[in-house]
Amino acid sequence: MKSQSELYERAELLKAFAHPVRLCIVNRLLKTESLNVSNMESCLAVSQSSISQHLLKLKHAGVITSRRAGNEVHYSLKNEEIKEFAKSILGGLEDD
Amino acid sequence: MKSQSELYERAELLKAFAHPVRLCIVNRLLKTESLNVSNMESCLAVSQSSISQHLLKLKHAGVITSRRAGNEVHYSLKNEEIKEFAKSILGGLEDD
DNA sequence: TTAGAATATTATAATATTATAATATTGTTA
DNA sequence: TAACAATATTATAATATTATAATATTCTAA
Repeated sequence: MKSQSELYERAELLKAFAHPVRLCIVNRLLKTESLNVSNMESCLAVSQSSISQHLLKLKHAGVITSRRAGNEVHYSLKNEEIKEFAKSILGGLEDD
Repeated sequence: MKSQSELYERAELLKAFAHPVRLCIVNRLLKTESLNVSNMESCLAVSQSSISQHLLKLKHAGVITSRRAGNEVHYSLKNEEIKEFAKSILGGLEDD
């Protein structure tokens, strides 16, 4: 981790995580493997539209993938690497 | 990591890291223990004013501390916990 | 005590992010 | 196929972030 483009890329990835609703979504996906949009609407009490838009951001950042299952769309963390990264971001760090 | 306020706090912390210039600063502080502002101006070619403002954000987020040494101000990562967190954020995660 | 170096602050314009509301799409089932 | 459920898209207004330029502060040294 050093070059200019690496720093830009990593910053983009971090921006995807740097929002309470998206953190909430990621946190749930860490625990449940796969969720549909309705399941996430209770994340900090957010509208369906808002969830969709946050999911799109996570998808663009390469954090999640989706697959349609009939009426619903199931989202999950993209791969093991992302899961580990998500864990390290959500865990650790007590209050000073 | 779960409650609403925890998610908000963690998101705030992540926002502090989610910028290429601030990542560059943090990356250097991981390697050098302490730096003054002039030392950081080469971080992605940024002006002195801009560096100062980014440093302020990192300070407000509890990422860095500063101490004056005569003419200069030396910045460093706040504590061991932050250092570990910074490492996990800057390391790992190859390109899929 | 004044000049100069290092850093901070302020104002501002440009851009990005966010939440909301309205509407559209996709798939299922009666 | 019409109604409905689940999700996505679009537009928009409010807010936040960013870079830049100008100015101010703080400290040192002559």
